[in-house]
Amino acid sequence: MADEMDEWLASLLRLSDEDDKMTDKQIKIIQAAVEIFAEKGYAATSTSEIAQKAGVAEGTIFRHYRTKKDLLISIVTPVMAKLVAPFVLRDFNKVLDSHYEHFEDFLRAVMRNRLDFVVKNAPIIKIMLHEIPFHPELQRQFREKVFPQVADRVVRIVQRFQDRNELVEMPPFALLRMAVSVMAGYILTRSLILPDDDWDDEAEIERAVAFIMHGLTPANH
Amino acid sequence: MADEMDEWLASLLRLSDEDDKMTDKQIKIIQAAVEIFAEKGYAATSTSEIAQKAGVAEGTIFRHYRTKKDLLISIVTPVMAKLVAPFVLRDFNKVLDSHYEHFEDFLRAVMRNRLDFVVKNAPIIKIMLHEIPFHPELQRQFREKVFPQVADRVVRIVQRFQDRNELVEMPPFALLRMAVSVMAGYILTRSLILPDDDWDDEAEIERAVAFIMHGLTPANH
Amino acid sequence: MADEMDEWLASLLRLSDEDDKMTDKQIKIIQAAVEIFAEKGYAATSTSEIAQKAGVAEGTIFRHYRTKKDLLISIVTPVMAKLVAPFVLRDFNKVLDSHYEHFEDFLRAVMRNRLDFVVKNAPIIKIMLHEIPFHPELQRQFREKVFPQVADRVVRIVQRFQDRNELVEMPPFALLRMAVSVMAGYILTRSLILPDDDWDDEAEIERAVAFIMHGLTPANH
Amino acid sequence: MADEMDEWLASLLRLSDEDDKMTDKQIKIIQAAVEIFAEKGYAATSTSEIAQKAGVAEGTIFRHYRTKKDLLISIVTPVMAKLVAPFVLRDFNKVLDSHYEHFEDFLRAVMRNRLDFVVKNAPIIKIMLHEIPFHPELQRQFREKVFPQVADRVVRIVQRFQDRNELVEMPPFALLRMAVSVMAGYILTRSLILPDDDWDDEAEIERAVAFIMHGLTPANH
DNA sequence: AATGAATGAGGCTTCATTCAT
DNA sequence: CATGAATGAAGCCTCATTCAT
Repeated sequence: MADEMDEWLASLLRLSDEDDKMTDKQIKIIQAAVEIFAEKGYAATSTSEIAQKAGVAEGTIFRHYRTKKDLLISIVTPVMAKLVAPFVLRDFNKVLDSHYEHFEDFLRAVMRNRLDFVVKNAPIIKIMLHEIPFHPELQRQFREKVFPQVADRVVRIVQRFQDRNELVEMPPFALLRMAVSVMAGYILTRSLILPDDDWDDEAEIERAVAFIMHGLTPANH
Repeated sequence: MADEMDEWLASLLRLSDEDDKMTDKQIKIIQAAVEIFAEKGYAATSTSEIAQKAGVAEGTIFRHYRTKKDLLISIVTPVMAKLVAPFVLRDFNKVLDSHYEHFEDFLRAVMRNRLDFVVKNAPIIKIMLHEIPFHPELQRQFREKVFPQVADRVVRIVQRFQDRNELVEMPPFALLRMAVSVMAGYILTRSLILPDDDWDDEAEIERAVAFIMHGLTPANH
Repeated sequence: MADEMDEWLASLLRLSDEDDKMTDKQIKIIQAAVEIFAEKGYAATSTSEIAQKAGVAEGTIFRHYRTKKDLLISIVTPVMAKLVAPFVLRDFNKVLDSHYEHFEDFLRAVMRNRLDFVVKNAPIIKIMLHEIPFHPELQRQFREKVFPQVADRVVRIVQRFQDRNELVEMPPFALLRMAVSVMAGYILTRSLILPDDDWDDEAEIERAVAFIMHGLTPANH
Repeated sequence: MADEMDEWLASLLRLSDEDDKMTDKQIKIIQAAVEIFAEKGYAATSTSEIAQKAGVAEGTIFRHYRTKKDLLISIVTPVMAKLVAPFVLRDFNKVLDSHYEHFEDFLRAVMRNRLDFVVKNAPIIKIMLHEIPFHPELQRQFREKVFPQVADRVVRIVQRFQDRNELVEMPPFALLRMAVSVMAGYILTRSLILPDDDWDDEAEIERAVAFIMHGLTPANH
């Protein structure tokens, strides 16, 4: 347990320096694996294919990652960490208090930030979404490390705005689910489903925020 | 092409009589495959495992489905057809006109109906979502048969309500994406992600519809 | 446990009909494996080599034996059973009483019989001797099934002859160890170590029995 | 050939100074290899495992021993040499003449001495017994260097005692085989097969010598 | 002398598919 | 129609050995 937590924290702290301490070949292995896992899925990807694309011998993969699944986890774990990163900054609440006067400012900031993150890590996000259901180890990471970290903090924010009567009364989780659905609906469509379409991110973000805040009923209705 | 289209139409027409013309063994094969594909993913499932769970010999699978991929497609294709079914009923527009005075009535009806459908076909929906990205054949079906059939029709409905000033002005696709995100967010959470939680479907549907129509801003704000 | 015992008994009962119920290919696999295991040792033998010598596809081996170790155990287990067979015949004691008036008659009979058996199964005996130290499963079989079955019975015989003052007083186990050493020394030399030398089995058996009974001191000394 | 012979002689001459001229790492490699070879067998042992247990890098093993088989031979060769050592002392015959009035004195001395040696070198003896059948190089060493050296000398001793009518007339080799079987039967049981049992070596040696000399027939029979 | 990353051949095993029964 | 033994390609992984540092 302690070890796992350490590793987890380590990967969090290593947020800035990507590919830290990785050998040249290791980086090429990861890059190749990400590319092919995203394209064909983990189970349908062979280690020999990864080796070939990475330009290394197949045995080299197993010097760095004990098993193929280890390789998968080494790819997904860091982006899970980065997924929660903005929410676990030490002075997250302070930042919030000072920065976001209204809930929609918060929404806008989060959506912008996470859209940027997903676009930059689209292939790994795709891998993560596809493989979490099939790998208990990844589920555990998500259930224990990602979800509570984010949910707890955001629920508190929602409640604060509900107390100020800026948001409707409703179980915070339901409220969040709907707001997140809207944002995720755009982020995933734009980065994973139809990445080749032309998108006006700023306009869409504004639209999403407005929709979340005011719904589809026209003002003069 | 003609053949495929025929098959597609056939599966559409076969909507009512499930498992029509299927031998007993064939049904057991499909049932076993659905169960294991959903649990472990298509690529990680072996035909021998399916045969074992279905209680048939390995060879029997290949008597009915030429390849393992054929089996997958035979599973996913009919639910794709049923996914669009309510939108391609011959007198869809008439039904709409007569039944739904307001957009939110339409939303409610669709959400109730599709939630019911997804809950009943959860494993196959899960398979579909996971495998579409990796199988061009399934992508084609979705892109050519499912999406346009539904989108065209629903866009027209949205436009009608926009003309009546019941819905805000906005590109119908964006409007739809957001509304669908909210509904899908609930439907998938409830049926695939956390199916074991207790859910009050009616309440959640009302909440979702209200959210879509009026957003999160309180009335007295 | 019950299963294992059943299997064990089954292999005992199957003593007469060798290769019972085995397919043609299965027999060829076993024959090839015995030959190569004996020649190069289990660990240094590859399954592809076995397949080649057996004239089957490598996959065929694994249809019949789940693992390479299973194959080894399937080879060694039956000869372990046959090793004890003469000692666990239902009316072993009766046979003894009626047949062998003197201990040396018993020795002669056993040595003749087991020499014959080892000569006929030399390669598997060699495999067994080499692999028992490295495979706990085989050790267990020997310790639980072979050794006690034989030792208990033979100790009783020794004691009977000691009671009649036909054998010196001495812990039966020590007495047995020495007598067995002499017999095994010949049997193994003759069948495994120098099988190509010319051996006069009858003369050597007589010599061994005389040695065991009277030692090396000349009568007139 | 010359080289090999030199090496052989060298290892013989090096009898007294164990691990002579070996670097610290070399000693640790040999120790680790002996331990693991004895435990799992040569073929089932990996060089990486040896390196790890020895606390050296994998490459270091190959700096000292060109191949894994070289390592095996470097381990087995010296104990083969020591196995014959007592029989090739320069004044072996003189020693014999002066020391052992009776054959049983000789037996006792040899058995005591070799038991001691085997107990002290049990793991290597085990390796030797297991690997000789699979490595022509080791067979050659045994057949050419060990066996004749010992056999020739001991046969002469036996003949001397036969001439004195202290031993029965019989081909010296057969006589030796039986005597050696009894001694080896104890030595191997005590040191390799059941080393954890309690053994009274002196009593067992006496018993073995008495058995060899007088057999199992009671004096008063 | 020592290291350990890199190699690629080869090991065991699984798998989708075929075919004689 | 159904079976299941047989196949051999391919998958994941290990290993002895090499070589630049």
